[in-house]
This record gives sequence, C-alpha cells and structure tokens, in this order.
Amino acid sequence: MSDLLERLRERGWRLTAQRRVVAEVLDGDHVHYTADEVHSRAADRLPEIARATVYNTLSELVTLGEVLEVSTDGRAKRYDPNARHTHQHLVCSRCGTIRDVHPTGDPLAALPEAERYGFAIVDATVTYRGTCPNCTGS
Amino acid sequence: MSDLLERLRERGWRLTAQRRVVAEVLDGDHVHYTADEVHSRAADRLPEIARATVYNTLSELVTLGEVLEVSTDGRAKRYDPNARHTHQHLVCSRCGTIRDVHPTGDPLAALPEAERYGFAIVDATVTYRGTCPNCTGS
DNA sequence: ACCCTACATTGGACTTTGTCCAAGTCAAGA
DNA sequence: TCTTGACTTGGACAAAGTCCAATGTAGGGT
Repeated sequence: MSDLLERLRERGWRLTAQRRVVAEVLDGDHVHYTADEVHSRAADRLPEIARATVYNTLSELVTLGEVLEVSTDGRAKRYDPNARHTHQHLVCSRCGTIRDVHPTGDPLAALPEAERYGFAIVDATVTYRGTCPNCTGS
Repeated sequence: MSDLLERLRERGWRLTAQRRVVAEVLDGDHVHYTADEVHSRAADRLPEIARATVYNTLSELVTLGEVLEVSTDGRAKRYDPNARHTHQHLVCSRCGTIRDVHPTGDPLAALPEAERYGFAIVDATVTYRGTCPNCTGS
C-alpha cells in the first residue's frame, strides 16, 4: 500500500491528502472501479474531494504506469490497479463484473506479419465475455 | 448491399427511408464509423433524419447481429458492418483508425479451465494497439 | 386504391461521463 | 517560517447517448 505512495514520491509526486486517499482506494482489493466509484469511496474518507481531482489523479497514475485504464463496454472507464503483471479480463455481459485472467501464450504471436499493415504494434489486449455464475440462473 | 436489406425485411423489419440510408452508409467500405459519423453521412442523403433514429437503428442492427459494436478507446462506440466473418481489430493509438485483422488460432483456447471461474464464456475479442505507418513519422 | 393501426421517427430535454479553467490552498524546500 | 509552484476546488462546459410524448407512415386488410 504505502509501496505505491513510496514509488510515487520517489518520482517527484507531491503527496497530498487527496492523492493519498485515491491511491488507497485503488490499492485495496483487486477491483476495477469507475472514476465515480473511486470518487465516492474517496469521499467517504475525505468528504470534500472534488471529482476533478479524482480524474486528475487517475490520469496521472495511468501516465505513470501504476494503474491501467480498462474500457470494456463503452460506458465509464474502469481503473485497474494491477498494472504490474500483465493479465487479461473476463467480463460478465450481464452484470459487468470483471475478473483478471491469465491466458497462456502471447496473443501478439498470433498475428501474422502480413496482417500488421506496417503498424508498430506494442500490445494486445484480450477480453473474454460471457455470463458469470451469479447471472447464469436468471 | 440490398442483401442486407433483404435479410432484414425477411426478419420482419419495416423498411423506412431512414433505415435504408443507415444500412447503406454502413454497407459501403469496411469502415468503422461512430454513431455521429453515420448520422452525418446519412443526413447527406436524407437531411432531416434524427440522431435518435440513427441510434435506434444501429442498436437494432446490433441486436439482429448484422453489425458489431466496437469500443476501442472509451470514447464513442464504432459500428462494424463486417459481422459475418469473425475478426479482430488493430487500432492506431494516435489517430484511432481501425483495421480488421485475422489472427491465427482461437484465443478462447488460451484460457485454461481453472481461469474461467464458472463463467459461460461466449467469445473473446482481441485488440492490437500500436502506431500506424502514417503516425509513426511524427 | 384507400384506410387503419401498430410501429417508426422526430426533436428536445435529460443523463452520464469526462474536461477545462480561474481562483484559492498547501507541501516541501530554503 | 516563508515562498512558490504545484495541487485542488467547484462550476461551467462538452461529448455521447437515452428517453419520451407527439406526429408520421409502411404495409396488411378490404
């Protein structure tokens, strides 16, 4: 937890109460909150934190590579604190919950040279979609 | 082109001028327009078409499986008329253009049973990201 | 060919998600 | 402790999409 804050401070981050609570919210479970969810959880601890500050802080964390932005559904982006190990996502088409998964092999290897159209490809993200056990029986 | 309209009519679609132009816009090149782009192109032919109608029609086409919704960047969704053959997308991180690509193998096979968490998985989408030749030199 | 009517369209208000900015505040180095 | 530039605030704004009551019309029935 203060691992994250430690790293950030080393990179010249100014450590404010607002940034601390945002980092703490993200650093809890392996959840994937939207910006608004982060904001409301942060506001539980620091009631006057502004939405704009949460957005700013999240963008900075993304830029610094500490957090990943995930947009699975064209609705609100979600923020994934597990940026250290590469992983992919499994999304429930009904309720929208997300789980981290670790497929075998490298998806990049599956794309033949002839299909790369001269792009300098830097990464491949895989999203598995289906119905989670909770939603299956409804 | 009227292929599409044909299929739709067989499924009980009421064929209106608005739906026709939307289908025609999508049925052109292998592009991936946003809803607003579809709207403005449709409006070239049928000036008074409402934005809401375009949104409605697009959702119906998606429901009918004739068109795919693609959300690559958390901004506007794009609509992919190439729903008949499965394919994946290659996206330029700078300019946002999208190309259809066909990786080898089945990404679903790469996800071990132990990583499925009881989900009934129905599909896997892969998004390759990089810089396109046009954007590389800037 | 003409009527009906259920289905489609319209336009405008509204919501959600996110960005921007000028003014005020504060963390941290001197 | 003082200073200063970086940070935060709140509110206005923007983009993308949804909703709804009123109006229009495609296509089946006669």
